[in-house]
Amino acid sequence: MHLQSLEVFRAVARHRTITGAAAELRYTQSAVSRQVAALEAEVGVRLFDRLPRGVALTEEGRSLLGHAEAVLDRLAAARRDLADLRGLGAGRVRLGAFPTAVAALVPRAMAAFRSAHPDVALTLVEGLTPALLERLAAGDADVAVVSAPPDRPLDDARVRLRHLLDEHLLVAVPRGHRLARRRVVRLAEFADDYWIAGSATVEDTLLRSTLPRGFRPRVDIVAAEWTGKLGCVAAGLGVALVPELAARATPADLALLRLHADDASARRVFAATPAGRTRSPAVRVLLDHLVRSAADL
Amino acid sequence: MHLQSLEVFRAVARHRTITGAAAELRYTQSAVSRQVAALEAEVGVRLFDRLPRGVALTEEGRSLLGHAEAVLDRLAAARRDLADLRGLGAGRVRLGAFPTAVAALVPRAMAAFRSAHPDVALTLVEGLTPALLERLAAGDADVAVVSAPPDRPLDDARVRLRHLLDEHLLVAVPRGHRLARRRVVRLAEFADDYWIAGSATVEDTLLRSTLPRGFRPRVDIVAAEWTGKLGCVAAGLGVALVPELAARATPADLALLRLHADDASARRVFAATPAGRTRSPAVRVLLDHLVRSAADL
DNA sequence: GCGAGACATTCGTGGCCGGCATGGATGTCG
DNA sequence: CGACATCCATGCCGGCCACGAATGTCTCGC
Repeated sequence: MHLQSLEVFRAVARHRTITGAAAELRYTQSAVSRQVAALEAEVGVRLFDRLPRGVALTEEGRSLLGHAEAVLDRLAAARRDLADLRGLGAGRVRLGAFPTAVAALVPRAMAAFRSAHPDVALTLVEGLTPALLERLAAGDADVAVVSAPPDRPLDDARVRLRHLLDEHLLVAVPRGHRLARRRVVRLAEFADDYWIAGSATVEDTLLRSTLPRGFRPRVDIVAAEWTGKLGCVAAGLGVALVPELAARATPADLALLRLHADDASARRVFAATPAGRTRSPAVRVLLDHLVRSAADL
Repeated sequence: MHLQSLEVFRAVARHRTITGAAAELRYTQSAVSRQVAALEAEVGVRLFDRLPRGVALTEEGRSLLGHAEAVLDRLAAARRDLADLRGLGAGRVRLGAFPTAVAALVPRAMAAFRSAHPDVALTLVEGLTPALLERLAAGDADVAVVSAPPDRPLDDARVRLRHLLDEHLLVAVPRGHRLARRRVVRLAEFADDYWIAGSATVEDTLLRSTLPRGFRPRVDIVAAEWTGKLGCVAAGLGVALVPELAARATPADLALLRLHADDASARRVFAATPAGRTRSPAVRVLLDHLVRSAADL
């Protein structure tokens, strides 16, 4: 059964005339006549009674008409949806991001995207880079904001990376700290300070791995949450390492000092999409928003 | 857009492999590959990502898949409905009948039809013959049980008639009436009886028109309803004319006598269907039930 | 490094579906 | 009552499309 036959059938049913339907469809009368005949032969029943002044639906024709209209309407809906998808009037993007990216970078990009394309369903899942790459490969996510330590670049062939920014490490110190006015500091200058660590969280491990050899911080306070950690710093209990992306969440009563490049090289941050998969327009636009958001940070 | 393309698309989406879908559909791989490519070209977006080990739906593909499945399912439903219609598993028949036919003939046929084909929607409208013929011509009814006086045969070219029965006139008399034991009577024998008439109802007019000239019944009771009319007869207040079809509604305490053919010729009863219109299987079966019901009456 | 598996592409051909023209049936009007 | 108009059916033919077969290309796995 051909869709065109159904369209012809619907037109004939509406016009109650083969000739009229042919005119509407820009066909000749003979073409429509044979279309109807073919459709009737295919379904094995008469769909129209031939009257002297046109045609009239039979009971079977009435039955088929309902279905034909439903089918054609649904098809129109499909076309509309595809057009919407192309024009970002619909669709879905599943975004993943590592935790500190969710502090400022990702929410800004999401907000900008949402206000520009409110009809695209945009979801976010927080996770660590390896898990996010798995999600991408499994098709459970469309975009992932991931990070790579400088010494071990991401070389996952399954994903395609778009560089967003290089994240530096900051040191959070209380406003009254002796180094609070400096812009760039060396780790060695903190040899006598107490450090407030992030416990055994993976962020902590990650940060630790970027530190230069030979630096052994004195740690006696472990705070898992950023708020607690920075609260301790503000209270003068010590200093703490803060990734640049999380800097937006720091209160005003402490200072953030950039570490010298030799002490902690930058962590690279990318937006990853599945390699070899076409990126929907929505995904492409979201990537652009991420890049812009990273530049404005 | 071709339906076949949608089927191919669905199969490929299910198999996640063009080759596999081709095997299921009994096509060559190349055919399916080009079908997919053509569909993608038509909608203007990529529906599948080509992976080394098969294909994967894109966002647009997922969108289309839902519609495609809906369309194909609806089409299957259409085919099922048409098959049901042929097998009397569905459909609709709108029946019309003149009032006295609804007394026994039509209800019996309807009951038989309904028990045989419970899934066919059968409706009944009571009306007079001219109105029923109008309904038929207008397409508002599928079958009409109509009657024709013997002297003025139905010659409406718009309908096709199937003869059901010839209806004779009966005379209802009380059980104790002097003629109660007779089977056939002449009107002249009732010259001294009082008649109970049906008022100005159309049935009465119709009956009166079939009576022979020269017979002037003595009427002093007019009862519109059959129950009242026959109640009067049973009470010995007089006699009444009863059309054969209404005879089933008569109580047991009165006798029904057939009139001699010379006094009142039979009224012909037909089942009418629109001329030139194909009769659905359900209509044909209903006609058969009407014929059988008329024969058994 | 080679074979297996998957998709893409090219080429030739048969079938299907248009338009064109004609025929048949029916209703209408002078 | 005959000519005309209207509408549907059908025979014929040409073009286009889609299929099959074969080949090319890429990737993965052994």
